Amino acid sequence: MRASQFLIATLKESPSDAVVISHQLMLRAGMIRQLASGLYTWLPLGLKTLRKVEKVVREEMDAAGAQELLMPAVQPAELWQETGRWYKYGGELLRIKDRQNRDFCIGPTHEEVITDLARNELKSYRQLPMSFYQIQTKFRDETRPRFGVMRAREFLMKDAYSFHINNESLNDTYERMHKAYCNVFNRLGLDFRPVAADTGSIGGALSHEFHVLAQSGEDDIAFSNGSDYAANVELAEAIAPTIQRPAPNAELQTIDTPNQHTIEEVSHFLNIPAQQIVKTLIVEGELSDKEKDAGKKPALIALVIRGDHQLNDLKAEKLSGVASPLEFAKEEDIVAQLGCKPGSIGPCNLNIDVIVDRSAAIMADFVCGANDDDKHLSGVNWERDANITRIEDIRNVVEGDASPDGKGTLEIKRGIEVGHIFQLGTTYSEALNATVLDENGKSVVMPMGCYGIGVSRVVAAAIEQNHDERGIIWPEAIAPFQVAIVQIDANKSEDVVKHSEALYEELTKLGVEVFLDDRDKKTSPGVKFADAELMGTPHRMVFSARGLKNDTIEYKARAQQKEDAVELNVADALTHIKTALGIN
RNA sequence: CGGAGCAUAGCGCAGCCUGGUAGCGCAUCUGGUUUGGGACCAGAGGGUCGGGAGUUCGAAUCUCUCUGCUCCGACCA
Repeated sequence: MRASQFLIATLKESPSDAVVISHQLMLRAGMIRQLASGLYTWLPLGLKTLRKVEKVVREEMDAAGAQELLMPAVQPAELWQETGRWYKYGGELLRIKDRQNRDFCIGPTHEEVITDLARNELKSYRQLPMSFYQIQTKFRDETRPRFGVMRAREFLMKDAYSFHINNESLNDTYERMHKAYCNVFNRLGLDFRPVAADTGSIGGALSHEFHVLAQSGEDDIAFSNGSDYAANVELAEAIAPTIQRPAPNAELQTIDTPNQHTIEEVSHFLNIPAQQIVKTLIVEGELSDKEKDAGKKPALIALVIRGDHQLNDLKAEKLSGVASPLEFAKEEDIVAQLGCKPGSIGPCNLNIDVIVDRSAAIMADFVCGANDDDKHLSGVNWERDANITRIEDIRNVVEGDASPDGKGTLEIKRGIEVGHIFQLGTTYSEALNATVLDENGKSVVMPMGCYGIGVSRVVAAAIEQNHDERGIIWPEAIAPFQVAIVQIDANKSEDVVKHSEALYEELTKLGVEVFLDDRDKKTSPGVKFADAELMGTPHRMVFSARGLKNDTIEYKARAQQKEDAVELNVADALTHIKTALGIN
């Protein structure tokens, strides 16, 4: 591609509303432009990278035995009503009506459509297992789109679905997909980790997320330093402490703590560490639909964790008796039932269920709210002063916790979720009655797997992981251009044109994608260098009048420092770049 | 959905408080000089100051309202 014929939309300054580096650089390099909140145009440069990610994904999906198809983005409401998700999915599902006033949605995912296809087309266990995938635009009306294409409303996703005669077969395909995902992210040159994950609202049994490690990630991942255990923090179990609860030592005392409500305030006020304080959170109990319809108020439940720990909502809402999704009790209900405001609550003398975290349950002589405004208790001990209804794991793991597999301790890093695989089981196939006949002629509901990769998000994640102060440093596999050939003084030296064009022709013939910067003399060398670096082209060859006087050109890899550029004889240029590209 | 902020030329911003008819840098166009790290000189084009309503002799500026975008939080297969 010649620069003179290509849309170079680089920006010197970064638009003020871009806060993460990938968003800034994608705008600055001229890869994307925003149309509206969460909606982006992919410019020619950006699209080249997007297509390359697609290519890798496609090749690995094909290799894993999945067949590509393409489903509609617009889907009829009836299918979603059949699975119930029309009512459960919430505002993220963009619902539209056609001119006949029929309901449709813009697909945020395609379980319904693919399962509908499978129930119509798959008849026999002999056809199974079978996997399908597509690379397609999805729409999710995110409450808060942000970070450019990292969390856009419209985005490109590879979604795959597998159908099986039994769970063993599902397991096999799941493992195969797991492997295929590792291949994809390895080929893309990304530092990633597969981690055990929650199945979320999609349902199902087993699930792994694939995270690209980056500070700007929105998820916390827990890793063991003693094994390959890795899990999303929301899922990672905080295992029971091995130490016994110490015997009570202190007397129960009431302390005035005027206006000290948060753990931090109380800790500071009393000059004791947060680990010695207990945090009591009041949540709502579960109600049946009938009770809700009857207008019944939910019971209150106390959740108790150590002051320096954080409640894990997901763990809490899975407990029997606790409302799911988790709802914190309203202040007026707390005052009415417990006689004090939040901020002074503690587990002593409570007439509601008290669910205590494992770590909080081994505390002794601790401090907690007195259930009396602006008062706390010290020297509190379980059983002697406060009852425990149940002990459960309800907190987020923290760095230094023992690994749930018993090997090593946990570290926590930030990750960007770029892939997610699920064993769905029969959640959808049952709702849509997707069955085949087994070898006995009996009808069997097919267990399913589903496997997603956020293709457009991968592009942003790759930049988060590969950039410097000058711009993007593309991994070879997804660079929009592999080589940048920069002409300097082309108007002065015919040799510059002659030699650079010759190399351009040669490389193009070899199938190498070259960006030939043939912009006229108004474009100074500095501009050409800056653009090549901003756009992240892995290899750069500079043809200048100065160099060619000595029959040399310059080669520099994007990842190297400026000083590391090497001078090459013109005659060696092709061989050198071929070696750098790994071409024979 | 709760809280906050912003909206002035393609991009980044100033002007607003204290009302008098819009400016800077970059980018663009023309001419010239330059050419190994985002050049220089001279000139030029480009803005219903997000929309509407109001106050006023007069509104980018004050008031109301709508819309859009962003940030924090909640949410997130």
